[in-house]
Amino acid sequence: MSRGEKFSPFPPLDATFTTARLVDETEPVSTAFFERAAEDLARELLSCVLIHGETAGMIVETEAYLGLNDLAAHASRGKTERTKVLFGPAGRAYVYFIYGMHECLNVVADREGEPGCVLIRALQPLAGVSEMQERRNWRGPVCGLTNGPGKLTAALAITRQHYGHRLDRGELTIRRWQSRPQFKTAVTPRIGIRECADWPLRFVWAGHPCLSRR
DNA sequence: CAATAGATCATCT
DNA sequence: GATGATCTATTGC
Repeated sequence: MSRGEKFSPFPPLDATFTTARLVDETEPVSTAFFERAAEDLARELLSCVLIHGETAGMIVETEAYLGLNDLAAHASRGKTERTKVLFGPAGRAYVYFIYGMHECLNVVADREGEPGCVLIRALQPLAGVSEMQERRNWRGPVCGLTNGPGKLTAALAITRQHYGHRLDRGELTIRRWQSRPQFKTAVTPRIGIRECADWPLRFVWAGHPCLSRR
């Protein structure tokens, strides 16, 4: 294992799965799983597995965006063509394009009409590592494939064509381990925003090597 | 190591 | 017309 990548609580950083085996060791989440406040969903999504095709990763960093009173949230400006999915049912994908270059994946939270969501900021790669390496043209450490919101969407080939797709089943899916791994959650302010910059709404698997930069 | 510049375009003013 | 929930390469100490 290379420098800066010793971490083993679960799963080992060099563990590789097929997505078929991942599906075997995990279970689907219900729509009800997503129907809660964004802060709560952001915590619960840590350690869950995101699967797309033959590629997959474990969620280790998230941020909650609360909706109308949270000026950092896209939904705070109201319902538009871009943000309309946030006002719909929970458990859908909100994918948006930013900086002329990157796609970011959010999970819609809350009940219908309440536009909370959770930004997925980092994954630990679990399946399809070589495919991710090709997509990202990345030769460095495995964690570098998915340790950022724009990086993980590129690695898993998630784009705006997934806008509005349900995540409890289907081609792009979130599942959870049959027994949840033990870890500590750390809370910090969110990254890269101007408004509400000190609100403690970023949640990370404490000490995990695949977190985004700071 | 830290700071910064450049890429690049959908979205909203 | 300006901005942005980012990333990479490059510069400078």
